[in-house]
Amino acid sequence: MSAAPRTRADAVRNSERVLAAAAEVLAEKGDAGVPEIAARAGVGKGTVYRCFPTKEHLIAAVLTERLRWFTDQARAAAERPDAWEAFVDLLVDSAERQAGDCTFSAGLAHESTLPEVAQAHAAMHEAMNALMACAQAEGRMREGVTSQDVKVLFAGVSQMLRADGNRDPATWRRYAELVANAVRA
Amino acid sequence: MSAAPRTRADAVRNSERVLAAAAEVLAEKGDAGVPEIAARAGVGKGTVYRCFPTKEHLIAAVLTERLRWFTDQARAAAERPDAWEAFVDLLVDSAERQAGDCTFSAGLAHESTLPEVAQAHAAMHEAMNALMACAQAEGRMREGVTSQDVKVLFAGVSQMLRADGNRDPATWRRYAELVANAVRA
Amino acid sequence: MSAAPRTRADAVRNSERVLAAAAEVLAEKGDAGVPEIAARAGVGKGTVYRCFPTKEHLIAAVLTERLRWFTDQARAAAERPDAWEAFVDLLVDSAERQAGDCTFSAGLAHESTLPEVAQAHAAMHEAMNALMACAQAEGRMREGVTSQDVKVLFAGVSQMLRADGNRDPATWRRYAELVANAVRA
Amino acid sequence: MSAAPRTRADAVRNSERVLAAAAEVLAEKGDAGVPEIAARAGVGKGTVYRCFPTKEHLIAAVLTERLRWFTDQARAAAERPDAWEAFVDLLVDSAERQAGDCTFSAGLAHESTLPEVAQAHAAMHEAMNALMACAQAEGRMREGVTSQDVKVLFAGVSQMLRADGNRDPATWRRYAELVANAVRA
DNA sequence: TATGAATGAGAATTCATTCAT
DNA sequence: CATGAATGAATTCTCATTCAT
Repeated sequence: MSAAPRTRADAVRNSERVLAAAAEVLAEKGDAGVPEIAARAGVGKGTVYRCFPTKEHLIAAVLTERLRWFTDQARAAAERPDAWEAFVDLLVDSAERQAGDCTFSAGLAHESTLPEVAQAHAAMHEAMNALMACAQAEGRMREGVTSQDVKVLFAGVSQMLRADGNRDPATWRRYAELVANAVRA
Repeated sequence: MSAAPRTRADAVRNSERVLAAAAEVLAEKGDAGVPEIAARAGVGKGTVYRCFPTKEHLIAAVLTERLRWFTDQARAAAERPDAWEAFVDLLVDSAERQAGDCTFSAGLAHESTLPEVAQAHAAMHEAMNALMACAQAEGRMREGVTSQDVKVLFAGVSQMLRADGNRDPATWRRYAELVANAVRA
Repeated sequence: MSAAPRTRADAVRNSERVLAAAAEVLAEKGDAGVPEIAARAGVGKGTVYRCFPTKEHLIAAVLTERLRWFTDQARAAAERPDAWEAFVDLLVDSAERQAGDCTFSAGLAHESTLPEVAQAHAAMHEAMNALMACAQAEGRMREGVTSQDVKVLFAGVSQMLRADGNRDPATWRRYAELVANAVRA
Repeated sequence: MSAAPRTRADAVRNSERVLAAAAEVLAEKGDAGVPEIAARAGVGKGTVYRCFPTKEHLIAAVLTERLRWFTDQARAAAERPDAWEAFVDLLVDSAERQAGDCTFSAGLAHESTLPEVAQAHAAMHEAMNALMACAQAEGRMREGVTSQDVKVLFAGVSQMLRADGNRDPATWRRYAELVANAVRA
């Protein structure tokens, strides 16, 4: 009875370890079997399935986490007075930090039937559109482009670089700048 | 010597059907098992392996075909006096025609150990770089960008649209224009 | 440390069942597909691959077991004062006990890249050569013959009898005596 | 109508080429697919199946041929006045000539439901038993051993050497002598 | 509750055999 | 007749998922 809280703490902890392990291995290899994720997390396969009903849910959780991280960055960027610079910095910083990590672009790209993913996407688009509206108001971003466009360009580029095995932050940065160019006024 | 094959009409036809089926299913799903390709082609699994020694060879054949088609377009474009417009048209036309078909962008993106694929890539880059050098000489394309950059942007965008299931040529065109923007002087 | 596995009782048991099933079917047919071995063991294919990383490893395990058994016999025989009789008894007993079972001769015959098999072979030859050296010292075994020669004769005969479907211990014994004759001084 | 003889000649010729090709490849590798045999014979797969209803029949034909060759040798040996020497020479010569060729020992070993194979075996045993009866009458061969015994020893040894990849005639000869020892009076 | 053993569908590939040309 | 294209069953092996312990 009174053991419940303790158990819950363990469960949460396991969940986090699994999530972290999955993020790690996905970032490195782009895909992985459940056994490898479980091994990295230091738990049994069964525990993975206790935490996440399906491999797809686990992947979705990883991607959603990244998406939320990006969404937070976008929200912070929208606070800045110089929206265009904030926008460019957002792309460049994100690119540099995610260099070689496919989980972020995969998160942007991921189509899923899971509602949590859909929500995360919606939130991201909302934040980005807010930021982009400011940049457009400044007259420095092309009219008509949306967060969807930036997502397509940015995630597309990221996936290509990932597929090439390119992990050089400078290269990732350069492509982020090209993407910014694409939507410059 | 000239008493070459006679019945091979069938074989050629089947080979083409397999290739077409593979292109079709790859365009739709980005990947597929041999049984599905065979079923779509209306042949047995064995026939697929008669036509192509390996699944990898089959995929490579599909991608290489697309790549060569694009290379031809790029070479033709390089003949035009207005290189920048030719470049933009190349992207836009390719995008429109390949709308919803991931085999082309997959061809651009594909890393393969097969020499035919490597050759097709090299030829494509040569043609594109020639065209882009002209556009740069005109002063209308940003210095320093290469066919590799365009490949990353264009193939990345294509793959994203594909993953979205977006098959609308107008959308594909619009993204091609954004990619052109990205490298505009 | 000591908190090792608990449930592994089942696993060990299954592993043994797989090994036994493989030995059985190999004894009967000389070769078998993994599905058949799995079916005989009453487990799924996957379980076979859980127990043994490869079909080759499974086969090797069966053969190595037989080889080690024979090696032990040979070592025990080498302790006896009457080396020649010990040698003959070794062949005869082995033949009688392995009547109709090709796994032993297959073990003798098997060429494998797996180190465990190579080791088992080396150990067997060492033991046999020790025994044979004694018999030669007694002047009752022909000079110049080696454990390799006995292996070729004995395993060859065993395989022939197996192929004939001959399971009569008396017949196997008789051939063992002929093999002994072949190397008698 | 009158074209019949010509056609027949072709057919016989093809049959022989297929047989020769099969013998060749079987001697080299111990087993082969129909496509390889057809290619070596310079004919299509269909032709192989025109000549032999089944792969098994083809193999049987190869083996039977070898068996008949050996039977002829045994018959010739039986004419000699010194039966024991003739017997030893038969084994030694056969071994030397067949070194590294598994088709002969395979022919000896082969169990088949095909009547032609059974007949060839019967003929071989008859010839060998005649020869061995003489050698036994000379008092130089152990009583009680039969052509079956020699077959088991000799074919067994041959198969072992084949499996080892041993193609050295001297080695094959040495084992033939050991086999002779095994049945010496 | 956590574990990892068990499962079985599915993937790529090979090959003996049939049959349209 | 000869050909070789087509077939599909069989093989080895992987992996997401379930369930007894």
